[in-house]
Amino acid sequence: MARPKSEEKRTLLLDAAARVVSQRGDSAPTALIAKEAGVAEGSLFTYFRNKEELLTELFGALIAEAFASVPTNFEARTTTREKLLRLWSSIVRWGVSNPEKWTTIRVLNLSNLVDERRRRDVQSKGRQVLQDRFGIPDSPPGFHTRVLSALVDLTIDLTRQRPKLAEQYSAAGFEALWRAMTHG
Amino acid sequence: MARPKSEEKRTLLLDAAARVVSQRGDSAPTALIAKEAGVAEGSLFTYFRNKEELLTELFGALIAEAFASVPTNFEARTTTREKLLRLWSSIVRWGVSNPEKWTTIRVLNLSNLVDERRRRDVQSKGRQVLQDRFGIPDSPPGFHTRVLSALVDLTIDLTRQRPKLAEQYSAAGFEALWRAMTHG
Amino acid sequence: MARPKSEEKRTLLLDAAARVVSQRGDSAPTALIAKEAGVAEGSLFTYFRNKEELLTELFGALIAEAFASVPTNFEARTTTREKLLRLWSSIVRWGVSNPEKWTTIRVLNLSNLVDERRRRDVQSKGRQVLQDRFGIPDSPPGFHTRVLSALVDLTIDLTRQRPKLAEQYSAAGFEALWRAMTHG
Amino acid sequence: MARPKSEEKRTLLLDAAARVVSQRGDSAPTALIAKEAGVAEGSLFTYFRNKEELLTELFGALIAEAFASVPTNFEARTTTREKLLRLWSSIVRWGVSNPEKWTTIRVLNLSNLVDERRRRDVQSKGRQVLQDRFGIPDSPPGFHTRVLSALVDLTIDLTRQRPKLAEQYSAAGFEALWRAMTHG
DNA sequence: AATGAATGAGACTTCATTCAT
DNA sequence: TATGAATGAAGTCTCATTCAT
Repeated sequence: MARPKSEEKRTLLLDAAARVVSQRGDSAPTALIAKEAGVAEGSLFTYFRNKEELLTELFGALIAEAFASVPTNFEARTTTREKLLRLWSSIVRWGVSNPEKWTTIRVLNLSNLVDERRRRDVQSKGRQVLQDRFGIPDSPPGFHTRVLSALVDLTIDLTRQRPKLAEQYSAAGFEALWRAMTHG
Repeated sequence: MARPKSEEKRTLLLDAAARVVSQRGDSAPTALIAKEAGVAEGSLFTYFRNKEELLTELFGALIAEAFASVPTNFEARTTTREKLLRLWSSIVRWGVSNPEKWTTIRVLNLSNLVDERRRRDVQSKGRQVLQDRFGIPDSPPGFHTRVLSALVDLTIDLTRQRPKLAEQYSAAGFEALWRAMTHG
Repeated sequence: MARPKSEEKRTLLLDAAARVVSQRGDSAPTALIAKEAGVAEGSLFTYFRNKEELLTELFGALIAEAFASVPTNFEARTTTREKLLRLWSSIVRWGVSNPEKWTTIRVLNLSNLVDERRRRDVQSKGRQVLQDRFGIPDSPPGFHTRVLSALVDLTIDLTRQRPKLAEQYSAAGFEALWRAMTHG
Repeated sequence: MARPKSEEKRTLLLDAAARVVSQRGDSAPTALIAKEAGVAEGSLFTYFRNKEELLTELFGALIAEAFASVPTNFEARTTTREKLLRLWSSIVRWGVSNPEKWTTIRVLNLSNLVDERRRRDVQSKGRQVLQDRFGIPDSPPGFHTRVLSALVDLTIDLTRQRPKLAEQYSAAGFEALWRAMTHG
């Protein structure tokens, strides 16, 4: 992990990448990303071996950021529903206030340029959190994480299309989530 | 009157595009698509003005195909749940048995190369069907269609990862859908 | 000279070519020319072996047309100046009233797609006419024809830029021609 | 600061372009130009945004070069005719000794790929010089510049066809010019 | 003879990556 | 380490010409 000097420049590049990818997709030119970051074209490649690595790192970083403010410690007798609601609100709020980053996550989630392993890691980590911290059993496998991320996704997207209905979308989304998770 | 522009070749091209895009994303080379269709590079452009038109048409065609076998006429006293289940099964079945096409739909749904209007048309048509044929009110706007397509998507995806759990995924998915749509 | 059937279609094609080339240069697509002529793409090649032949023929035809109405028989004691003036007026008038055709002549005059021999033929024929009918000696060789065509060209061009000054340009042009031809 | 964008390479490209365009017209492939300049295909586009810019710059550069050695300062009592003769000789000499460049000027003068504004700029600058430095009034507008360039053009062209008559052509050309400019 | 679909060479341009400075 | 010019493979699209109908 012998990182090159400026951690700041790395961050600048990731930020720029998020912005540019949200608008031009995963075919956004590295040159443009570098420029947007105020960094030389070639420098990008001292921070990331190649475009794939850049996008893979970006994917990880964005997911991490989206989940950074999710509360994970709760008072003993917080109900599951309450916990889930806090999780839900936290992510939706992040997505709505970081539209470009959210779009980029969506794009990278389907991109061939993001390392498949990394994508799997993220998912399996998500499952674990859901199970350990929120008490949602992973059954059938992967289902609940996927439902969560799908509902979050569509809620954010719809909210961006009609910001005035934010509350309604969020409520409907959460209700759907809650019911999906407590079925049977 | 010379050779008529064969409808068959158009279909060949569209099929090839679906296959190639599922693996290489929307940056799949037109040359490869043409080759895969057994057609000269240039011929592609006698059927589609440019790549954008090709992908836009492909998107429309795939959506149409996915919904082609959805039942829309029901006996008078079929319950809403029963109707929805038939809808659900039909689409999920299609997606599972046409994995490449399904993947392509997902890709095109985010692609900058698909005409935005077409995408909107498809969505609004979906809403109408849900409302008129299945009695699902469009409230909050767009929500139910999106939930449907999100759940279908994830169900198909998970099923492909673990085909043996197909039944469980489909059941869980449908249950989630049903609950989401009948909340409140 | 076993010409294909419709002499009319051939003319249609030449006319269309003149129009199209005036706007798109010698790289104008044959398909566009055909379309403009109301003829099928492929039919063009039953009238002209290839694009080169089409443009070469077009060049010849336009030159012929430009000179078609030039008076060549004069009363016995018409002065040389008078004769020249009639020549001059005739061509300039044609050029001004056939702007597209004139532009096309200019383009083809420099085009690699016009057979060099044809171009030479045209010039040498011009020289002969000047010498035989107008009594202008060809000395130094080629000079007078070239001066004539250059002055006609620029007169027409300037006139098209400022139609109101037509008279002045024509007068100045002819005066220059006359003096150039009677020097020494 | 990495390699500076070498002025030399730019010149190499321009020179190569002049050569190639003189032979293949404005449809000369950029790839060929690059190759001829000893540069990679892509490099051309670090010096010129696209082919249009390349050809427009080339046009400007060639005109500048053609006029570079034209004398503009004269002793007080140099006659107008003497001044004009020096102008004439200078340009004709340049054209005869740079045949490819001259041809290229002719081609670009009609090319759709040269920015129209640039072409106008060149012309209007020409008029000004003629008026200010050589005392030739611009009346009727544009006429004298056009006569000059037309006569230069044909003189060079004829000289190239029969180099032995260089003197005669130049003399005849200049005489025509002089008379055209001092008429009436 | 007429049509226009089919072909594939080739045009312009972009871009990830390398490397001289 | 930083820079950005250099590279050439690869991409989309055009077009003269052929040929099945």
